[in-house]
Amino acid sequence: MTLPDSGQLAGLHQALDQWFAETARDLPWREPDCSPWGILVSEVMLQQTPVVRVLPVWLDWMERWPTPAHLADEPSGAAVRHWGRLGYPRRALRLHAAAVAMREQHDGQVPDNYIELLGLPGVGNYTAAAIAAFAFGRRETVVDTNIRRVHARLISGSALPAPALTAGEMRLADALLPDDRELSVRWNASVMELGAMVCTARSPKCADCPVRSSCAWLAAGEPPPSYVPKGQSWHGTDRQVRGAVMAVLREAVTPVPREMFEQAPADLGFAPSGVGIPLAALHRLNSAPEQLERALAGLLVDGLAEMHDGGLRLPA
DNA sequence: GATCCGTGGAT
DNA sequence: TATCCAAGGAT
Repeated sequence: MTLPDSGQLAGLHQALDQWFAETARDLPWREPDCSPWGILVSEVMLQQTPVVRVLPVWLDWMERWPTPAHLADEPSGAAVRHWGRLGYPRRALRLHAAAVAMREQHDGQVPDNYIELLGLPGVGNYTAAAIAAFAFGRRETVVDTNIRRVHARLISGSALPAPALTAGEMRLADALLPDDRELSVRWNASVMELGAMVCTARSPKCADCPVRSSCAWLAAGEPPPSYVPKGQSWHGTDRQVRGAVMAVLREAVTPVPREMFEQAPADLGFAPSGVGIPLAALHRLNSAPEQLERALAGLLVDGLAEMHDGGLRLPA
């Protein structure tokens, strides 16, 4: 790996800055009038979730809960319900907890610095830096999966970053970050955008890349990854069962009796209100009783569900 | 540091 | 059809 000298680095900064100005997507959380709260919500929703799926839910949330206090005034189950099918519903729970924390400890405002942001539920290393940079214009070392991949190819000459974030990657990101505060904010956004739109994990569009002439990976002849990413299993897992149960709870207007999860409604002699389809999907999984038990217990422990009147419901 | 935690579009 | 993988965080 060869670090660019200061002149080369300035060239990279300039090239990506221009590329971003010309081609970046118009996303509502990038609008100048978007509130810090809107940016915070977008960052949490975007964790492990593509932009196209986030957009409609984010718009709904902003209309429904325009400030942290609006969300904090609701039961946490409302956040989970309106999270819809974004996935990882714990994020909704933590977003609600973060809203409560902001109301109780930050005068209802989104904290404007990395340290305090990091103290919010569901806000980790990446998200704290991203909010500090994009909502408050701070110079932060933002490192997400896109930025890691761009750095790996452009500077390190490897096809993919290491399986887990390393200290070396953070040092590299520090070294590449423009000294100028405003430029550093745009640099973070543009490297991320490049990774999302051009320097993608599979079949990168190198012909469209504004810095392809500087790319160490291209110069090395596009060597293949040095390891095989291990896939996320899904079928037959507890996660799949949890997901199916959550789909039922999101649709339910009243608590869903326990037996309903184990037995078809028809066999119980009555139909549930509005949960027919997700309930059928759950039953189609035909999971073992102990697996269903684990899933339900896990959801209760995590606070994604609660018992009420002998049934299960989202926290009210 | 390894695991767990959802979902669905793309390939 | 099966696998990949997306603006990670918490434990």
